Amino acid sequence: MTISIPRGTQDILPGEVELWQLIEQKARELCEKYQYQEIRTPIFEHTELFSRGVGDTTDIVQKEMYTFEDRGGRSLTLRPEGTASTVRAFVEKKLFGSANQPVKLYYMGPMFRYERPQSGRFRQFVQFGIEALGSNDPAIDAEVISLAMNLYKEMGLKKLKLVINSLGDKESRIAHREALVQHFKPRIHEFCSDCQNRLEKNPLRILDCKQDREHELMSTAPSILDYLNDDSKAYFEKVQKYLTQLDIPFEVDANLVRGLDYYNHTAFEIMSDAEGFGAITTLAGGGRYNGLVEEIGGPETPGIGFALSIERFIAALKAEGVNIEMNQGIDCYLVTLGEEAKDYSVGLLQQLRLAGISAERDYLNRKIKAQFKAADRLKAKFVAILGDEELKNNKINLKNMETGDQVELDLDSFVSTFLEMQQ
RNA sequence: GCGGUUGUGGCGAAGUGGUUAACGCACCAGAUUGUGGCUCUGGCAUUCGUGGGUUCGAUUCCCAUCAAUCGCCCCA
Repeated sequence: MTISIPRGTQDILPGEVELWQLIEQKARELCEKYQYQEIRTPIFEHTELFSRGVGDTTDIVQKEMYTFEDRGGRSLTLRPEGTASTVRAFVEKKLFGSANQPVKLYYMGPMFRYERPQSGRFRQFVQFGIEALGSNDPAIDAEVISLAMNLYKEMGLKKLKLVINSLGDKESRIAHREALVQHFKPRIHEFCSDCQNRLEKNPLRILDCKQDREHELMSTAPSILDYLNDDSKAYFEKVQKYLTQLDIPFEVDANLVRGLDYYNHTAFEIMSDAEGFGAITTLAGGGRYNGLVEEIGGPETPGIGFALSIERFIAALKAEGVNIEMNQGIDCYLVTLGEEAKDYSVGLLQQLRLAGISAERDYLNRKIKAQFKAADRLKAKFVAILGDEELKNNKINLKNMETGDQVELDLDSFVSTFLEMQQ
């Protein structure tokens, strides 16, 4: 038996990887414009970071972590998301004391969750995310959201839906939580077993339940928006005002609950409206996490960020049928005939490449016809033909593959002539 | 963790309880003696995910197992 790839992971092969590179490049360029700087943290961390940071009532921590013990008996976990690590580094490396505030960071790399793979869900997947630490200005909430939206738009996505909500501050959340428990408790036995568990642990999640969606208590449940205190309400209104100012359409969904415990105030998701997208339509998610930095052991520092998966990004591009032209083809394919010409081509190829020309030749001892076919497959713009005959006369033939025109050139000045022709 | 579907050459895909396992694409060779994209001819699976069972005989029937894929939960 041959060894196969582990479940939920994927090989990204040539032909596909170019799209990844393009998205990565766009993301980096956009971060440069928005002044977010890259941070690279380890792929694994102490397990405690995630159970404390992400929250141990979350599904991620309860059943999706890739946890293992190292030889020293330490419990380590492959990172399931990027915020906890970023905040850990922020605290440990004392970035809260950095001259530039707020601290604006981005990261890009693999994340791991032990789940059953299906469309849009992998065990190893790549997230791009940003974090802004140290500002409590609703304008930065809008900035974070706009960066995500602009990245999608720049790549050509149109069918996007931004959903936002406010989870309020601590005071608002406690009041709302209490109201929810009061609301559901008397009839909680009519709900699914998951919801019965949620009542004590995280009643907010009941609102998100797919099974009991139709239950009459759902529509009458107290909305977080009614429990926001004045500060929280004013903050949320400011965020909405800025989004409108930025021409970013959004929808307020009071039932939007994010899966991680650390969120408060602004929470948002960007979904795809494209037809033929899988059951999972969330492309990106994020929100504000005031309090997390303290939880990790740092000074009181507000924060907000988002994360998106490149896999889902690509799925959305495909679902929308966005056409991205890759594979430009090479500049010159060197066809050789005869032993001496073949030997000579080794140096000539080098000269072409060092002059900035993408060039290739045959390494399978193929006949001229097969060499031309190979050139065609590589979408070569030109084919240079060097036979022993040309070599003898110090000439080389150059054929334009699009027009079929062929000219004879001096071999000595071939590279510079080729460069001039490109002008 | 649970449920549906699928598993035949590099890819796509037909097929039958019984000799040599269609076809298409791709690839290779030749027609074309030093020139691609078109055409024609030929080549390319001791083997039907793996293991076991039924049978005189299984790729085809049964069981198990593994994998892929989609969905539930939940998320990126």
